[in-house]
Amino acid sequence: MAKQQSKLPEFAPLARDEISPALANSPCAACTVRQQSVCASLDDNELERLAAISRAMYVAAGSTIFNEGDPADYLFNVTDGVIKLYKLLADGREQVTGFLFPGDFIGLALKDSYSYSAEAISAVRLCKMKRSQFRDVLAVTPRLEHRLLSVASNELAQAQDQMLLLGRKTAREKIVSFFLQLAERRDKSRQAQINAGAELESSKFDEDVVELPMGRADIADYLGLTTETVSRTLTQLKTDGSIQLLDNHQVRLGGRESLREIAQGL
Amino acid sequence: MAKQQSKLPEFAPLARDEISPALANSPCAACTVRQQSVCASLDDNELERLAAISRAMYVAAGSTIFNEGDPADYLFNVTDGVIKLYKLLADGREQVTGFLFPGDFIGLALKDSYSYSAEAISAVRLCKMKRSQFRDVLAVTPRLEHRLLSVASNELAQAQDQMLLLGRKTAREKIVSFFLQLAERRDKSRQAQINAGAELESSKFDEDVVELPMGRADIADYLGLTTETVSRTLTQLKTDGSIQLLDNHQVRLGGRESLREIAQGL
DNA sequence: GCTTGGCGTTGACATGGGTCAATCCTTCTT
DNA sequence: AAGAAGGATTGACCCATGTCAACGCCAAGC
Repeated sequence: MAKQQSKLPEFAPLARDEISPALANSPCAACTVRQQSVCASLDDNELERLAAISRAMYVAAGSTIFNEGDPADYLFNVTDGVIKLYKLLADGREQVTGFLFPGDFIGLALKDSYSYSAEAISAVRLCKMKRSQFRDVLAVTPRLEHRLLSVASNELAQAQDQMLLLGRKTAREKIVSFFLQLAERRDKSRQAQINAGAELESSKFDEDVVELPMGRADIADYLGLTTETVSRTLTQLKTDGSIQLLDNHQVRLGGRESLREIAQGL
Repeated sequence: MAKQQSKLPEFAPLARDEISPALANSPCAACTVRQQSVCASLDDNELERLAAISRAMYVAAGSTIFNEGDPADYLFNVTDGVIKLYKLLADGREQVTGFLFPGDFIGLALKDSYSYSAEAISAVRLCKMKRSQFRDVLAVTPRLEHRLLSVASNELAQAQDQMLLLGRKTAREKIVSFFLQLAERRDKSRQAQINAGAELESSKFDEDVVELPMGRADIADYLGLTTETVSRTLTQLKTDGSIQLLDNHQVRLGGRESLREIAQGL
């Protein structure tokens, strides 16, 4: 579970303790996911307001961040690690509504209490804000509100894609769609880092290898399947050459175009 | 299909032709769904801006309003009738992502082109706005943006409920959940009308009778089922007394609490 | 009043994916 | 190095739901 953290023995860039409210030594200024998150739209002045109400928070792999029904007093920005959001039925059936990666924001779809639970899949670093304070900042930061609306728009469109997947796709189509989602997500955040001037060792980077930070059970609960079906479908995809499984948490995709056709039912 | 329109031989309250940009004789002022729609947050001044860019539009039952992939040049407010939004797979499989009722807004989850198709289920009256103009109004109407964000939030939460339904519920649970959705939606919009001071003949109103404006095929495509399964599940629910079917488009629910338990898998 | 065409329902049968259970890795522990 | 434990995989079987096809009902048109 702590596998993909081996490269990050510590979360290097940020101090582990309380964050200073002044921007000068605010972690936001050096935030590694600034360009990808809701903060991307803000100028220094505005960012300072957010920094003033943000606190870093560290969560170990496997632990719960909050549960559906808890009073929704805090919002979060994921800055490192992977999180799953999920809902439960009374008898324990689980639906994962999304996986969150660095740059993602938690707190759009909420009323007074959280409408889903959140659990850390890997070790996670979060930027935590009191909801009441966030609301105050929001009220005087129209650009932030605008940005949130656009984020919400995107999530809504994604949610609709997921409905199509859950309601109408076969197991095979679901799994392939999922891999393509992950690949596109990865591409996009890579691109954002490059645009921000980061130096990525583009040499030893394989375009077609996708990380699967989560286990089979989480994949199954995301796609409306069982672990057994996920497993069987993977070996089937492996057998017909659509993918290779490097290990349990890494797939190499064999040709995005043909995979895209599988995902659409062609 | 035009059945539930029989009470509305004409869409009485609004003029059928172009709308005057002045608020005085703007239809918005007399709009029957003003309190339930995005417009609810606006004062007269702001409403005038919206009115100035709005045009009424009438669509016959069964016709398409736009298709997935069309350039998204217009946004809409539903003022009368029922609409389905849906996505298609290449081979024709269909997923209905939502049914829209008076007061609902179309245009949150879009990029440059529509990410779903929209079709009128009954005769429909829409309030149509050019997207570019709407953006201009939005830029100077923070309250509108705030309102949109809150609408988007709610839709996201609903979308997540729908994922749980599609991914993890049985046919029986799906259908009952759907009926409860419709009932709650109806209650809410009734309440909004009452709050707005409307005189509803509360005498001959049956709390537990729910209208199903859409056909079995649309219900099936919304719930990730087939028409046959919908039909069979309905007769099963009828048999064990959970519901009564008054006619093809009206159900009477037998006890919301017990239905809520069925919907949650208890 | 007959015909036509859309739905909706029902029946018989097929199957994708679920269930239950055994086995196989890995990785961690000692 | 052996053991233990938590995934992941595989197999055998089952069942909820899909598929295919017949039939019924009702409203619209001739």
